[in-house]
Amino acid sequence: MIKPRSRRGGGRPTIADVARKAGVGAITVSRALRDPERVSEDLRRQIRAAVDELGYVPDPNARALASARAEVFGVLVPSLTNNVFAEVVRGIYDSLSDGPFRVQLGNTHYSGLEEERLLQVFGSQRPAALIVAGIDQTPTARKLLETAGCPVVQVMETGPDPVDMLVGFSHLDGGRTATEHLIEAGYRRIGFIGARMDPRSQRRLAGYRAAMEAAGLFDARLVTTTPVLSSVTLGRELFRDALAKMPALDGVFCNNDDIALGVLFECHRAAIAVPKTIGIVGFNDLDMMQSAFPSITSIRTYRYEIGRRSVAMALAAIAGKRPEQRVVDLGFELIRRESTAR
Amino acid sequence: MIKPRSRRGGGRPTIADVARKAGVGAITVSRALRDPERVSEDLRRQIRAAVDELGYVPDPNARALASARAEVFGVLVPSLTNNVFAEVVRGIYDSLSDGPFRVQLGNTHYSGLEEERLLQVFGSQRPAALIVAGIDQTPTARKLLETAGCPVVQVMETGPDPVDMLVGFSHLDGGRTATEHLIEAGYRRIGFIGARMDPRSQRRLAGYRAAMEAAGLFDARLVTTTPVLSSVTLGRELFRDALAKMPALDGVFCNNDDIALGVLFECHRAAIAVPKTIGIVGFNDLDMMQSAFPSITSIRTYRYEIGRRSVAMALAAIAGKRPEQRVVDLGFELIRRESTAR
DNA sequence: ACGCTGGATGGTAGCGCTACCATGACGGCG
DNA sequence: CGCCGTCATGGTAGCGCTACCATCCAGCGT
Repeated sequence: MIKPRSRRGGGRPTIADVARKAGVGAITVSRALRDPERVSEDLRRQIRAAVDELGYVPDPNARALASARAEVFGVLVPSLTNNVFAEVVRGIYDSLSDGPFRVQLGNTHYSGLEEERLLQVFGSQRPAALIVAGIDQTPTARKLLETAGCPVVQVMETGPDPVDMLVGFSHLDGGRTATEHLIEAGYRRIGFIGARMDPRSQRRLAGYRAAMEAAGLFDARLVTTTPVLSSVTLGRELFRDALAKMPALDGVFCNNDDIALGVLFECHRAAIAVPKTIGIVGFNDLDMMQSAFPSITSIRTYRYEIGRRSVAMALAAIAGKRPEQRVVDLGFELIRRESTAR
Repeated sequence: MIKPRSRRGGGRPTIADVARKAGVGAITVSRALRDPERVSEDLRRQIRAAVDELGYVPDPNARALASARAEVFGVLVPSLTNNVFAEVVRGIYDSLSDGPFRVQLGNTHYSGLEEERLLQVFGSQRPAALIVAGIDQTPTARKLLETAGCPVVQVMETGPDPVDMLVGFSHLDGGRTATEHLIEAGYRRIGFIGARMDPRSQRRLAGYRAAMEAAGLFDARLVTTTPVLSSVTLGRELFRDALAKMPALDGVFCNNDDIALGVLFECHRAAIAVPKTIGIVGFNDLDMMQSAFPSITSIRTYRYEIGRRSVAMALAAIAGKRPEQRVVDLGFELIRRESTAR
């Protein structure tokens, strides 16, 4: 008589089925799958054959329960559609796709409270590692990260006091570099246009301000910001506002490339010459910046690489080889293009 | 003597701890959490107090193991950075964020094999539902979907033979509508420019071809495609290729908005008048289309809504109320703008 | 008064896997 | 030649939760 399958299991083969078919103990199958070195060549072959024949796939839930550790990377980003985070997430997925780890992605919508809630949820799964965007967690969120009992990588920024590990670059320096470039190119009444003023944008603004003050050019009326989510259309609107406030504007540093593109389009529409009358600098250097007409100067950042590196560091920590360099600054690069070539 | 915590558990409170503190059975705690209706008001209050005091969070792995069902939606998309899928994913996340369900996102990189592998991995978790992009699964992948034992929603397209449920629109009709619009606007030598020619782009091309042939305008030299991933820069290059092949081109239907933007920029750079000399139509109607100069005609699609609707249908099926309408066509809309206003 | 029904509650036995420890075989060593 | 470390393998006992069934207690009809 065929062994009746459990009422719940639905008939999928279990490790015990594999063990029976291979004529070994269940624990040996478990070892052969997780740590083949510790099982003799012979048994390994038999077990592999049984696995293939039965189509056995380990149940990650049972595994997580028994080992008190889920093979999951928790990833928290403030936006799913913002290309910048999408690139980081892609880097994370690509780095993890050939290993045992799954990705659990959470969207905080730029909300600290939502971040806390998601950390709570993620923590309940005992993830193998946590990767979170930014360094401005609420005190509660920070405590959750510290007590998560797994490697934590904060990404997108550098900062003095990481929870554990950190991969990013300095938004303040990026903002300063962009602004200094405009100043060097001969622009003087340089505006800052920023949407969705998250902490990173705030630091870009701080960099802009530092450069402007150093050159004796700062004026509060040059700054135009909004908390509204960024978009090309919003860039156009903000630029119109900025011009209305300050008609003599001769340059703009935009907190991201969407805004910069909106500014460019509005210049076309209003027949404002770029770079002659207005210089434009974006941030992140999305592909379209190089193809725009005129092409747009931008600060190139390494989002995909941030994702890759954060995973590499977390994996090293999981393997017990906590990297000696816990803070990695991937830097940025000013890409000079036509939009500031006066 | 304090009960020694298990060697593995790490000291987090369990359902037994809550039960002891509340003075009830563990199973009653379980019920109070999952199905409060079935527990008396009194006990519910006691249990909630114990939960709050201990900071108890259920272990999803144990739950999944015991109930043979994980509270996970498996979501498979071909790209994480393509804005189109990012919008669908955002709709899914937003619809699921206030329930018990987690999202398990997989990136197939437009590969059928990778899709099969991911379905295998996802299936091992016994997900509550699966949402997959497209209707062109390999036979193996389709079998995996059919035997997954959970609701399945295919998204992004309509088609005659869904695995289970379907939410999307007709790419063929979209391509035809876009092309007919160009013809009606008076364009005659209308090119098709397409990158990353996935099945959906193929169908847009088929729609283009149908419209062109119906008007007696089709010519194979009008079609320029590449399997390379889409980008604005690629749009410029393909448009240059198309012009070289067919200098008399007077319109282009692009398989997406990135390509259309690249075409627009190249026109600017080559001083080709839009819409006078060349008409341009994109696909998806990203925000930047309305802000471009000139603004670009496009086929508006409802990606976010596709995500929302797919979740709603899956949730209904999970609740036992399988919707009577298993195929939902969300349609599209031609948005006429300056780029075709001749 | 008695069984009977239905709703609330609890006990028991797993879900599929792995941590921990035991066992047994083997070979090197004094 | 027996002792002991080392290695491969296996048995047992859970991990934290829920399915299933048992129990108990009203409230009801007869």
